[in-house]
Amino acid sequence: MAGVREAKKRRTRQAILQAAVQLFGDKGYERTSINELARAAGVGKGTIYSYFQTKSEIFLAFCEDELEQVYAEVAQKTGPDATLTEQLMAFFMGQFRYVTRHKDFGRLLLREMIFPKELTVERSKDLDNSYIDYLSAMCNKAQERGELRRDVDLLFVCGHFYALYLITVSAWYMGRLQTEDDVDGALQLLLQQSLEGLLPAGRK
Amino acid sequence: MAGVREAKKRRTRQAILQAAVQLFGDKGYERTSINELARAAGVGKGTIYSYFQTKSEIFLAFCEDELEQVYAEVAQKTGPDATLTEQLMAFFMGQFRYVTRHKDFGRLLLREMIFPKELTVERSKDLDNSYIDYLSAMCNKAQERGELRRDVDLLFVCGHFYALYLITVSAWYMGRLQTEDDVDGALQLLLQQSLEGLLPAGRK
DNA sequence: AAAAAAAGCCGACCGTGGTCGACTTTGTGT
DNA sequence: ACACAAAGTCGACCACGGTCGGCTTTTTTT
Repeated sequence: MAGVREAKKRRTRQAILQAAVQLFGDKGYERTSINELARAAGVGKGTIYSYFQTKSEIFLAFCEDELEQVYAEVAQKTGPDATLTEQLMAFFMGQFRYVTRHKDFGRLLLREMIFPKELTVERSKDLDNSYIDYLSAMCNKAQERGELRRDVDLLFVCGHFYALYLITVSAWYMGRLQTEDDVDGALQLLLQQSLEGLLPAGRK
Repeated sequence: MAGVREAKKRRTRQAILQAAVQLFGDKGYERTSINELARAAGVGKGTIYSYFQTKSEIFLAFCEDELEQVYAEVAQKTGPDATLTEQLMAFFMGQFRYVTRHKDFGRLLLREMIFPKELTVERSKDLDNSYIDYLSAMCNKAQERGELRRDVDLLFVCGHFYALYLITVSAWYMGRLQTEDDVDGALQLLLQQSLEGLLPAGRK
């Protein structure tokens, strides 16, 4: 009769996540208290903390699903014959549109993903890895098509592009870039810089 | 007799910041409660909130000083005939060393500066501006020395470099880069990429 | 089948950041 | 010099995230 426990645990965990999706999506992360969440999930407050270490960890678990969705949406939108820049722009702007729709939400996710605390670093890494995988595949194909140098480490190239995306989003959060078009333009320009290089023509 | 008020206000404000420097520096930001801070500053809790909107705003005000110090330290270390890359590395690694010394501290600062909340966005912008000014000056001189293309917007170049620094720090927070040397190497590589460009040789 | 151990669950409890309205001090009009 | 308004101060109070020790349920041992 070993397994009753396991099954129950899975169900409880699901119930919590389910309630989280409902409440976070509905009234936002900050405005959802653990007590509410517990009540909605039909468990005690303490129970929640035996499944997740902190509130933000629940948040990250919740985000994993959301991000998958964004990936799917983007993959569907870009044709297979798009240039690397086009693909990157589609990928990043897809993310960005999501962030703009849920500003507080996006900020929290970015904060956790880019500058994680020790407690949540593992979760952040998971999310980050799926991110990198996606970008790597993209860049790898671009290399094969001859759109990208072959003598550079893929990881660093992905990091490079990702960095440019981040600084752009940051500029938006700071109010330096206001509209989606601003962001689009800035990112495009930065990507172009990264491809062409910043050295004067003669010194390459 | 108009001015007694003003003077008192300035003194109170100073007292709060003074206490903040003391306590934050001593036992850290998270471990310092507003109550303690109030007591140390010799004012009531409510008073603090009439000078600052939130705890993290106090933090940012406190950081402005700290950052100035880092700037000064860096400026002093790089000779005037250093290459752009050398200067950038000195600047960024100076920052980074500060961050490593105060890990939680640095994370908070970065979070607030890169993805600010509406409430603190103004303060973040101030910090960011001083940052950009510094980098701009550096890049401007590099342009004049012919180390940098002239047909690019300085702001975007600074943003580009800054982005690469951020992603590197992020990688450190994620545990992907462990030692200071790792960080140094990664950043150097990324900067080099940005200068040379990522396009294959033939396609520039 | 009974007893002991292990695992899981719970909500009263703690200290926190932040709010609020009552109170005090400073400035101003007469 | 006085009264009144405005600005500034305060700490009791609130809801929150997170902890903890006692309680219940499942599993293992005898």
